[in-house]
Amino acid sequence: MNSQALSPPVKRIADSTVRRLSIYLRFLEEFEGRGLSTVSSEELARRGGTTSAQVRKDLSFFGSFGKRGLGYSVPELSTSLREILGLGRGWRVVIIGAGKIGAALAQYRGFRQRGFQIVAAYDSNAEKIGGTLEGIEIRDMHRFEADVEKDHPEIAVLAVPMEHAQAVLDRVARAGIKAVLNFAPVQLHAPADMTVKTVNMAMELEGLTFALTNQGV
Amino acid sequence: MNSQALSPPVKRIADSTVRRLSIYLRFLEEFEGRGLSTVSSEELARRGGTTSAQVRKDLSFFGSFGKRGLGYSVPELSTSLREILGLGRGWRVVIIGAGKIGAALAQYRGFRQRGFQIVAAYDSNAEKIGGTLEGIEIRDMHRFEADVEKDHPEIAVLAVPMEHAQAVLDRVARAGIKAVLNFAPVQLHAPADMTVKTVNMAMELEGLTFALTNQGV
DNA sequence: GAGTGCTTGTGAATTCATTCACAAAGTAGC
DNA sequence: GCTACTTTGTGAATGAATTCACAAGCACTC
Ligand SMILES: NC(=O)c1ccc[n+]([C@@H]2O[C@H](COP(=O)([O-])OP(=O)(O)OC[C@H]3O[C@@H](n4cnc5c(N)ncnc54)[C@H](O)[C@@H]3O)[C@@H](O)[C@H]2O)c1
Ligand SMILES: NC(=O)c1ccc[n+]([C@@H]2O[C@H](COP(=O)([O-])OP(=O)(O)OC[C@H]3O[C@@H](n4cnc5c(N)ncnc54)[C@H](O)[C@@H]3O)[C@@H](O)[C@H]2O)c1
Repeated sequence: MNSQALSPPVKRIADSTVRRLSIYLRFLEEFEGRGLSTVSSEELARRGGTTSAQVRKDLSFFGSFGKRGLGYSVPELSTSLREILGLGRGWRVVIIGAGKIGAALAQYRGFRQRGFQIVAAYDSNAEKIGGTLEGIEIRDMHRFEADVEKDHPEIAVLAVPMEHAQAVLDRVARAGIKAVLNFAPVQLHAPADMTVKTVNMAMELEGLTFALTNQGV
Repeated sequence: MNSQALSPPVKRIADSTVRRLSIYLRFLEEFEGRGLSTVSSEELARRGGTTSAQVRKDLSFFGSFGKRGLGYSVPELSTSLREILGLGRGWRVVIIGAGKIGAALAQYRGFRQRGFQIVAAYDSNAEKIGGTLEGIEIRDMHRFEADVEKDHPEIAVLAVPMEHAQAVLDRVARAGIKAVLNFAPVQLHAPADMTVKTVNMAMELEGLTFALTNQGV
């Protein structure tokens, strides 16, 4: 098989696989920084807390990237993973809800580093509109639909109070944005052609307290 | 079977099950607020984006909570789920890293509401030490081990730069804390008796860009 | 108190994900 | 060019999670 041409993913790829690809990419970038030229599936697995067979299987869904007896070329695999994950290009992001979480995200360097450009923030509170969030303009939520037509953001970050999250999601969907990162601790219902990922800290915390009460000493 | 006595979980409970229990609890609390007295597995499933069989299976790991022909008593099931998830009591939490994310978390009402009490924040930056984060004292990281001996926090939230995350985790582990919520975008290696949950926003975003590039139009 | 309708609880069947295990393909040394 | 050694890529085997499907239980009516 050819390591250049990315096979189009033939069957649906599991979420767990995609998350692991992200993890591998992070290590590869670290290795790249240290000037290492090759890495084995064994080494990637050790760092990522999985098995070498898992690493090879994950990659095999997209093609053949390694050299038997040698491992994977660090720069080549990095490039391939970035391409697979859609990081080979820039993405325009809007933040909706210029509160505490919105502010933390606006200044987060990790986003810009990976090609996510925050084009605007939106809020419905008159006191916030017109101000800036770490240099990003806070716009009136009334302008949202009109702005989307102009700016064509691909991703919306939802950082509004949970009571408003579903209503805002509906607006985002109608405006034609197909990807949402949601911070409100609610299950959102979205059209089938939209992808919504929810970061639910309360849920993670409850995972911890469950472990503490059930597996704990 | 008896709906009062919680069966101790006989076999290891899947993470996915615990996350869904959190979701169900959230709806139950909403129903409780609206004064509804019973709910069916079908209704819970519809709201939570799963199937009724899944809801019943999830609950069955812990006992028998429903009445055939009728459904589940909202207040009883809420109480049981809170107990299962370890929310029947308070938890002491420390935040390590009084930066942007630490500040957003410190003021987050969702924590207190669920019985998580933030007892202190820690930082290594002399300019921050002695100040407060939303009313919570920012202490010198040097005091950390001594304070843990006194305060016995059960949960640590890690909000330090990624370069320091593993070193701080090691300190947390040595101090005897067994549960960590990590916000640094790195895979952490922890002792087996410790539970670490990582909230990795970059990874979620990459899940979105993967979907946009591969499932997209 | 028998009949009807609804909903749970749970084995069995199925689907999905991970791990095993090994042939194939490469490197390196001589 | 042959041998020894390493590591990939992938079918087959195993294991885990979800869905199916239905007997059993309860409420309500007549
Ligand atoms: N702060 C945290 O650490 C934290 C943690 C986890 C989850 N969350 C969730 O993130 C969300 C935001 O939290 P926060 O702490 O930043 O709250 P916040 O109150 O600081 O910010 C919310 C912002 O949204 C704006 N807003 C309200 N309704 C709006 C609408 N319809 N359209 C546009 N903007 C609107 C408000 O004016 C406000 O500026 C909440 O759902 C919260 O549960 C926060
Ligand atoms: N800001 C975001 O929206 C965001 C999003 C996702 C992930 N993160 C991650 O969260 C972490 C914190 O991000 P932030 O934006 O709050 O950064 P920040 O720079 O605002 O805060 C980090 C804080 O940690 C302190 N610190 C550094 N080393 C320490 C140590 N050894 N012990 C104790 N304290 C120490 C610093 O003094 C600083 O106050 C980072 O790992 C970041 O990648 C942040």
